[in-house]
Amino acid sequence: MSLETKIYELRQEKLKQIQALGLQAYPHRFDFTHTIPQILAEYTAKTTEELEANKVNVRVAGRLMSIRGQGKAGFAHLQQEGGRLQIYVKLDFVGEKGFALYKLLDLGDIIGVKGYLFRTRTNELSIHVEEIHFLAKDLLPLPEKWHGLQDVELRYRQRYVDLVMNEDVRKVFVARSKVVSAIRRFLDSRGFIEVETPMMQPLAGGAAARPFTTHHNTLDIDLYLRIAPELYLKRLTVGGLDRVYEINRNFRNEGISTQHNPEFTMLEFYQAYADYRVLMDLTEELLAQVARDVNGTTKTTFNGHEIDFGDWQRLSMREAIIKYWPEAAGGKPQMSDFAGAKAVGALVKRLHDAKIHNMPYDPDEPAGKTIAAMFEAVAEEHLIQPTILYDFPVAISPLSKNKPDEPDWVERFELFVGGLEIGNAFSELNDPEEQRRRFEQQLSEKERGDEEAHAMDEDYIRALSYGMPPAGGEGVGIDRLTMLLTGSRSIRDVILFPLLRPLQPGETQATEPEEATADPQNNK
RNA sequence: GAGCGCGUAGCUCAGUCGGUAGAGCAACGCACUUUUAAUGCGUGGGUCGCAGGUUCGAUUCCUGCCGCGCUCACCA
Repeated sequence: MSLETKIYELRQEKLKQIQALGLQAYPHRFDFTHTIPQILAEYTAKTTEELEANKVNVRVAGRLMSIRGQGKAGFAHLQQEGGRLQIYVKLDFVGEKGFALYKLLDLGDIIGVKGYLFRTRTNELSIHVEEIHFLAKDLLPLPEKWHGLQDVELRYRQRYVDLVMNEDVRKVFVARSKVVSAIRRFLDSRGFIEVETPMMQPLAGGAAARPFTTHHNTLDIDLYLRIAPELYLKRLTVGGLDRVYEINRNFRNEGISTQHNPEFTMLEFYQAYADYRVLMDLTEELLAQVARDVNGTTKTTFNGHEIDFGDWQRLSMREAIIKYWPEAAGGKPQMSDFAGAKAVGALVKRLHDAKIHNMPYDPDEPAGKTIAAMFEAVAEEHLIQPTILYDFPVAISPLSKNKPDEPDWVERFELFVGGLEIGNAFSELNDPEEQRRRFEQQLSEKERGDEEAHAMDEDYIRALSYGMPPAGGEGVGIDRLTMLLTGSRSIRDVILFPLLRPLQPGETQATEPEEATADPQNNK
C-alpha cells in the first residue's frame, strides 16, 4: 500500500470519527463575516489595546495550512484567497467536543471558525476561537510546507495543488483576470461592443496556421476550430456594427513552446472609419492603461529587462532592418535596396557572406517574404522596449490594405515587447476584387506547398461586395501580454491548464477506488 | 520534428566510482494551555519512470520507450 493510500484511508477514518461527534462529513454552507484578506486589510494596523477595547467578532473560513499542537491548546493558520490568518484554539474556549474535532483535523482541511480578534504574545493578529465548524476534509497530503510544489509537471497537471501551495501562481491568474477586465473597460468606454463569433468554422480563415478538424454528426460536415475570428468580425462591420471586439480562444494545430499553446486567447477588435494610424494611437493608450490597471504602473520587468508600456517607439519594417543591420554585413542598406527581388537578393547575399545570421532564402519566393524573413533574422530580437513595427510586404499580408503610394507594401503593424510578438493590426482590405486576387495568390502559394496559405472564402468576398466601411482591425495575444505584465517566462505559467500529454492509465496519482463509468450521453 | 538535460518516499532533495538507499517536511504514537519552518522522545514509509541488455549481482553502466523541461524549427 502506498503512503498516499495509507493517508487517504487514515483520513477517511478520521472523517468517520468526526461524524461520530455528531457532525456532518460534508456540510452545505458556512456563512462568514469577513474574508481573511479583508481582516488583514482592516485590522493589521490595530493594536492589542484597540482590539480589546472594541471586541471584533468574526466568522471566517479557510484551509488549514499549519497546525501546532500544545496539548490542550493549539495554533493553526487558515488560508483563504491568498491570505493567511492564525487561529488560537483552546480547550477552555471551544469545549470538549470542539477540541476533539480540532484534534481530528489535518493539514489541508477546510474549516470555519467563530471567535474574536486578538494579538498573541508575539503580536501576531489571530482569532481567539470560540467555535470550530468542520467543512471539508483533505484526504490527500499536501506538498511540503516550506518548499511547496516545485515539480513543473505536477504544477501544471494538478494546478489545484499549485494554487493552494504557491501564492505567486494565484497572483498571476488574478493579474490575468485584471488584464481581460481592463481591456473590456477600455473598449466599452470607447463604444465598442463585445460579440461572439463561431469557434467552429467550415473554413479556417483569418490567419496563416494549421487548424484542428472536427466533425458535426447531424449535418455530417467537417468543421475547423477557428484559427482567428477575423473574417466574421469584419462581416459584422459590413452589417453596421462599427466597433466590435471579441476576447476568446483561437486554436492552432502547431508546436508547443514557452510562447505557444495550441489554444490561446486573443483580443480582436475592429473600428470602422479608422486606419492603422488610428489604431497605433489607440494601442499605445490601451496597453498603457491595461498595465496601470494590472500593476499600478506602466513599467514591468520581463526576462531581466525593465519595460515601459508608456513609452513606445515606432519603426517601419525597413527602418528596423536598417537600424539593426549587422556591422559584419557591411554598410547599412538604403530604402531603395528593398525595391525589387534583385536588390533584396543582393542584401541577402551580404548577410550570407557575413555568416552571422540564419537567413533562409528562396529566390522563387516574392521579395516581400524575403524582406520579412530578413527582419526576423536581423532586427526582431532587438525589439525589447515596446515597438510598433509598421508597413509590411503585401506578400505576407493577404487581408491588409495597400499603401497608396507603394502597392507592394500594406498598412499593417505588429507589436513587439520584450522580444515577444504580442499583436498584429492593419487597415482592413475592403475592396472585394482586390481581396479575391489576394485569395487567388494564396491559393497558388498553397499549391506550391504552403500548408498555411489562406483558403478562398466566397462568402467573405460576398460580404465585402455589399460594402465594408474603411476600418482598422487588431489582434492582441492575451497570454503573451499577461506573461509580460506578470514576468512569466513561459506561456504555461499564465494558462491555468496548459495542454500536456495525458498520463497513461495507471500513471495517475489517484488513490480512490475506480468510479463507475457514467453514460456519457446522459452526463451533462 | 531535431538537439541537450532531468525522472530516487506524499513533497523538497541527497546518495550509490555496480553489492537493492538516506535527510528534512509530511504521516503515526506519547508529552506539552501564547506557538509560528513549534519543541522533545519514539515508530512506520521506496518494485530508485518503464522495458530490455551487459554482469555473479543494475537504482547506478548501455540501448529502447514513456513523461517533463530548455534550445531550435513552425507560429501569435
